[in-house]
Amino acid sequence: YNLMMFPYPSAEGLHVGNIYAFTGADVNGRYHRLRGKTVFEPMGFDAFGIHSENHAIKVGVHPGELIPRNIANFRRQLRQMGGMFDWRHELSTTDPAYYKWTQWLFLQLLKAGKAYKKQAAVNWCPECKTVLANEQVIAGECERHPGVAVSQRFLEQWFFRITDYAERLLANLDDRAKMDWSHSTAMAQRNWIGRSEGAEIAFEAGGETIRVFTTRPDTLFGATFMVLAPEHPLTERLTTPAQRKTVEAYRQRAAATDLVSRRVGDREKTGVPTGAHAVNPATGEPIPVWIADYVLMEYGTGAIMAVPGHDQRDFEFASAFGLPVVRVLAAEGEDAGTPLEEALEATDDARLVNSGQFDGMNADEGGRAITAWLAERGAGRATVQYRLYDWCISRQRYWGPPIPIIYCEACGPVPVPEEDLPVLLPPLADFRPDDSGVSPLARDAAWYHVPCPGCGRPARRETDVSDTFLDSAWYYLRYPSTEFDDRPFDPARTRRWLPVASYIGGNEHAVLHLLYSRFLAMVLQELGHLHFEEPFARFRAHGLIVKDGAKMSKSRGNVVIPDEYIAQWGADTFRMYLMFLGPFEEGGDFRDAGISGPRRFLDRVWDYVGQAAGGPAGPGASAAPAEPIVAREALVKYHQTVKKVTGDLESLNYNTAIAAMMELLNTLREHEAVSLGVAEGLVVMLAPFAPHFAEECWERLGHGTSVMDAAWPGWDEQFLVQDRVEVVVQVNGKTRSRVTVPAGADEEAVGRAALADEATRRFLDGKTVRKRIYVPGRLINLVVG
RNA sequence: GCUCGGGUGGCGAAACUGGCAAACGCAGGGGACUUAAAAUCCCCAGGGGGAUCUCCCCCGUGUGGGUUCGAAUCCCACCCCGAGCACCA
Repeated sequence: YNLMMFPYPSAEGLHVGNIYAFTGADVNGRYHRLRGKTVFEPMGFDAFGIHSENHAIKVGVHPGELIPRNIANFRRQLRQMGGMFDWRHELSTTDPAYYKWTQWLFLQLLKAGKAYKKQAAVNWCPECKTVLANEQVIAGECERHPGVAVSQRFLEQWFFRITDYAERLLANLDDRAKMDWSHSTAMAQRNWIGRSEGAEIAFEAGGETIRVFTTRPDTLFGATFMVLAPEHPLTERLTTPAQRKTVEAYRQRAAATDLVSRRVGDREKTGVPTGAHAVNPATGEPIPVWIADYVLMEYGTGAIMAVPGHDQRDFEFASAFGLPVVRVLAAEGEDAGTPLEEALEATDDARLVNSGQFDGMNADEGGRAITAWLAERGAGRATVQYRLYDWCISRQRYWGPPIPIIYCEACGPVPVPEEDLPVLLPPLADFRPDDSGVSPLARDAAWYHVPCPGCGRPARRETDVSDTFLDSAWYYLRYPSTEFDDRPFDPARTRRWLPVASYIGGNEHAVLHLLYSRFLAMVLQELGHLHFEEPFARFRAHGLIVKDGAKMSKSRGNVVIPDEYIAQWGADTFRMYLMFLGPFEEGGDFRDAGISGPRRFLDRVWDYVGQAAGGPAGPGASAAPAEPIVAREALVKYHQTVKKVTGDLESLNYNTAIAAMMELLNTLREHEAVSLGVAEGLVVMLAPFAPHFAEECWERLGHGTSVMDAAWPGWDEQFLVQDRVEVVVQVNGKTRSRVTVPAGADEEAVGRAALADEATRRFLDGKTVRKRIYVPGRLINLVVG
C-alpha cells in the first residue's frame, strides 16, 4: 500500500510541490512493483473544507460546480505526470458515498463516548467567519489569513477526546515496529503532545482547596503567592467582599480579550488580588491569592503556585506588584540570602536553600523528596500533564459533511440513525458564512426542520459541518474498499492492505492530519473495526520545493506551474529533474537551469538503447555473464550500479541513484561497451523515474510486454570483488601516493609495497617509520618521527 | 526561550562505520564538427603559489578550541539559516 497525501482541489491546479511529492512516492511504488510486489497506489481528492470553499467564494462559483471542474483538471495533470495510480479506486471526500461514512464515524465516536459537546472559548477567524482548530492558529493569526488576528468566541462545539490517547500516541512514536517515521515528524508530534512530569499540589485557602500543577515541586518553599486564571471556578468563592468589584472588572476585561493576545508571551503582566490567602503546605505561611491572565484555564489546573525566585514569569509578576521573592536554590558556596535580579534557573550544582529539612539536595532529589513528603500528608502527588487539547471538529460553514445530529426539545441531541445516513448537504445557492456564528445550513428551512428520530416531534438539525481533517483522517481506509456502498471499509480488504506500508507526504501535516489519523485508528481498533492501532507503518516526510530561497506561495508570486515544463521537456525529464535536485527528504530550490542535465542523460540512454538493440546480446540483467564481450570495467560498473541503485531506492535516496546511473552510462560510453543485457538492466532501473521513456526503450529492445512487468535486475557479487586493489598511502596522515596490491594482501605486504613506492619514499626521506596504521584494502598510514 | 534539522567549489550537491573532500549534474572556458548558429562529441575546471611545465608544494567542508596516526564526519564553546513548540506553570 503506497500512499501519498491526496490534494485539495481548491486552487488552479497542482503546483510543482505536489508533483515533487507525488513523483517521489510514485518512484517508490514503481520500484516495489518491479521488485515483484503487488502495489496499491490510489489517488483521490480532499475536496471538502474551508480551502475549497474560500476558493469558490473568491471565484464566485458554487463549490458544487467548481470543485468537480478543478478535480477534472487535477486528474488531467496527475495522468500527465505518469503516476501509477489505480483510478478504479479514486475517491472524493465530497461524494455522498464517502461522507456517509465520515458521518458514520462521528456516530461511532459518539456511541463510544469519544465525542462530546461543550460550550467553549474558540478561535474565531473574522475573515473565514468560522472557528479554527488550535492547529490552524499560527502565532495568533489565521493560517489562511496572515495578519488577521484570531479572536475569542463562546460557542457550543463538538469535540473528540484525543487527550484520552495522549500517552499512547506518545509512546507508540518510540515503537519502530509499529511506526517507522521520519524523525522530524515524530519530533513535531512529541512537541505537540507536550508531556510534562511534575506534581499536583493542594493549597488550603479558607476552607477551599486550590490545586496546582507544577513541574518544579523542589521550589515549593519559594512559593510566595498563588495565581488563578480569571475564569477559574474558585475565584468567586475566594474573593473577599472588599476585592469583589476589582476582581469582577478584571475578569470582564479578560473575557473580552481574545484568546490569542492572551497568549502572547511578552505582554506586561496584569492581575488583581482576590484578597484571599492560601497556606503554603511546606512553610505553613499564608500567601496571597491573585488572578491574572498569564495563567491559562486550559492548561494544568488553571491555577499555579508562583515561585518568583525561579520562574521568570512569576518574577516579572512579583516585580510589578511588589510581592516577595524568596530564593530556594543556590550554587555551591553561594550565600542563600543573595537577592535575585531575575529568576534563577536550576543548574547541576544548585542546591536547595531556605527549604528546611530539604536544604542541600539538588533540584531533582528535592523535587522527589518534597513530592513524597506531600503525598504522605495527602497534599500532593506526582502527576503528568499534556499540552494536547481535545479536537474541536465543529465548523460553522457550508462546504463539509453535516454533523449527523438532531436536536429535540424533549429528547435533547439525538444521533441520526445509521440507516438514515448520509445526511445530504443541501444545495444552497447562498452558502457564504456570516458573522452570526451560525452555519449557513440553518437558512434551508426544509432541510433544517425534521421530525425527531426518537419521538417524532418537530426538531431541528445540527447545522455545523465537520472539520476537513475528519474527512482526511480516514481516507486511507476507504481506498481499498471504494466499491462497497454498504460498509466504510471491508474487513477482508482492510486485512489484505492495511496498515499502510509506505506513506509519503509533507511535514506541514505532522501534527494535524497525521495525529488525527492515528487517534481515529486507535479508537476504531478499540471498537473492533480495525486489527491495528497505528495506520502508517512507515512515514517519510519529503522536503519542500522552494523558489529563490522562499516557499512557493501565490502572494509571493513564485508558484511554479508544472504544465509548461512538462509540455516543453516531457513528464519524464521533469520527474528526473525533480528527483535529481537533492535528497528527497530535504527538498530543494527549483531552478529551471538544471533541467537540461537529466534531459541530455535520457537522450544518451536513448542512443545507447538504439545501439544495444541492434548489437549483440551480452551479459547483464538476466543473462549469465558468459563471454565478456564488453570491457570488464564496464561490467563491474554495471553490477556496482545495480547494487547502488537498489539500495538507494530502498532508502529514498533518489538523487544518488540517478547520479549512479549517469556514471554507468558515462563508463559504458567511455569503453564503447554495448550490451543488450546491460541496456535492459539500465532501462528497468530507469523505469521508476522515467516510466514513459523506459516503456519506449523496452519496446525498442524487442519486448512485447510492459517494462513494469519486467524483473528488477540483480547484481553478481563476482564482479564486485576485485583481485587487485588500490591502497592509499599516507605519510603522517597526508595522502602521498597509492599502490596497487593483490586483494587480501596483509599489512606486511602492503607496507613493503608502500616502502618500495618511489613517490612515498621521497616523503620518508630516510626517516624511520615509527608506526603503521593499515585499513585493509583501503589505506595505509606511515607515521615517521 | 525550549526542541529538532542544517551550514562543503560560481550553483544544486556527493562522501559506507573516523580513512583519497568535491562523485553526478548545472553554469563557465577551450577544442572538434558546421558556410554559420543550435544540437552533438572531446578536453579543462576548489583557492593560492612554485617549477626543471606529462611536475610539485601550501591552504581548503560556518568560527574557535579539543580528541586521534588521521576529522566534513566525534567532543566542547560560539555564529548563522530553516522547521516545530511557546505566558504550558
